[in-house]
Amino acid sequence: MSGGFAVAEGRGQEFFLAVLNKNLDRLIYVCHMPSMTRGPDKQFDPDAVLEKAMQVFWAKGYAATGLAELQARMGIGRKSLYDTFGNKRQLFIKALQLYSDSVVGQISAELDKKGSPLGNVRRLMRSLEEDHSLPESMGCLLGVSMAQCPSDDGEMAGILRHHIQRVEEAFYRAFKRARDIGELNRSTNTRDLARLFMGIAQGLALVGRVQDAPSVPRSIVNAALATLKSA
Amino acid sequence: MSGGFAVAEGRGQEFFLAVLNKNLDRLIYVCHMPSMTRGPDKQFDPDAVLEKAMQVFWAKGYAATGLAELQARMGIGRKSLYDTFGNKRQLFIKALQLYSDSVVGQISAELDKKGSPLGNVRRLMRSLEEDHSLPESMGCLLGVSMAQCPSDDGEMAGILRHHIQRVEEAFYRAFKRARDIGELNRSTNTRDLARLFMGIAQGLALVGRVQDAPSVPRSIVNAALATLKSA
DNA sequence: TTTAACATAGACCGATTGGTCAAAGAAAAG
DNA sequence: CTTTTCTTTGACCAATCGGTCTATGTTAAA
Repeated sequence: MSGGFAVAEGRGQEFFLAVLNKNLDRLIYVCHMPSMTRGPDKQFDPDAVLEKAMQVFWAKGYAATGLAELQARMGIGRKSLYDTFGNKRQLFIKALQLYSDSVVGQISAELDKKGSPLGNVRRLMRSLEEDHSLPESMGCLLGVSMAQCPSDDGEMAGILRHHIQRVEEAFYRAFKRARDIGELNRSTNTRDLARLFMGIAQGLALVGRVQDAPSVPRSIVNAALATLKSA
Repeated sequence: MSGGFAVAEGRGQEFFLAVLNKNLDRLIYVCHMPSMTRGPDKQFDPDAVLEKAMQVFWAKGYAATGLAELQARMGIGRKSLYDTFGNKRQLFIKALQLYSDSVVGQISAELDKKGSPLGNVRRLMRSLEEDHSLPESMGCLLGVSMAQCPSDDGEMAGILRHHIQRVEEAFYRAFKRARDIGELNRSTNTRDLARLFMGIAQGLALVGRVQDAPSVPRSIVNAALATLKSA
């Protein structure tokens, strides 16, 4: 026996059986294997189930969340979980991306609205204030994860950095437009300002996770918006 | 047998043997028991060892830190650890308090210096910027813990809230003084401003934990300090 | 109806978790 | 010396961890 083989799999699809040499660098034979039958469909919606997983990670953090709890809240068996999402880490990363896309989408939608860009910023910040004033506020999943990301995990850190950057960019577009139309001073450094507001939003979410009274989030947003009046 | 008893223990001290009635609400007899001998002292410094534990929790978070790693980094046996600190949770809480006292002490010392209060704020913020621009920055242990605190843990949430409040108060004293001596506008809401800067500091620490380039912390502090020029 | 391809539920795995305990050693008073 | 008190070491515990796998069920093409 001097060969190996590899298959390209797929759900309900045809696939190939490939025979390789023993160094795995030469294709010796390829056999097309059309799939004749198929099994039943999944009994759950992967997106809906991922959303549930996201909430558990959000509330408890990555390390403190066990497979048993994930299974229970997602309402699926363990085999299904691993077949669909790979493993706990990959499930977490998919949850991070789901959350990031959703949050960045909402923030961008608000900030990119027509009309006064500073008005959009004010509306967004008041909305964030409201969210993080609720007693059940859990902060921001990405922020929570930044706090837990092991320093040697480059992939995860990359996702978190990317999220930060997208939020910064959304603020930047708004502030740039505000400067262009005269809502901000010509001398304002819009890049710095965008990063500041991104940082404030993260701090707000973090504080809101612990704070019970709404006065602190309220103050933070008050003061943050006050700085725009004279910028 | 109609009585119970209780002893008040102490290291190398005399103690008392108290005989109580069966409802434990009446003292029947008290016997003074002077201690005659004593054993060896601890072979480690509890404070130094607690500092080590704090660093592990800081780097990895509460849930992801195991007893084995704590033991290794603290350099003591498991029994010693439990005898000295109670259990993992209590060890963590003691580490939180150690960290909080240290950080609040440093911040207050800087902000309460004589001279220009806004100058103190600028110096502090630049110093925070420098800290959180280092590639090995781990953010703020209290911030990291806010992100991991289970929502049902009231005691831990209380410690975190108290920390936030102490930082806010340090900023408040500085801004109040700044307003009194005319460095800030009379119309400035110093309470809001103090809370904003507390929030910015937390956000800065969080972002610094993930960010590798120093440009983002730099921008955040630039913009934060710029707001003071016209407040 | 047969059969291959899927999904499901849950038993099972070694490793690790936080936590306890017994045995041995060290220090100091008598 | 002996005795008592205290520390230390490391074995040990049940429970849980993330992950795998087998047995069973279900679907739809042949």
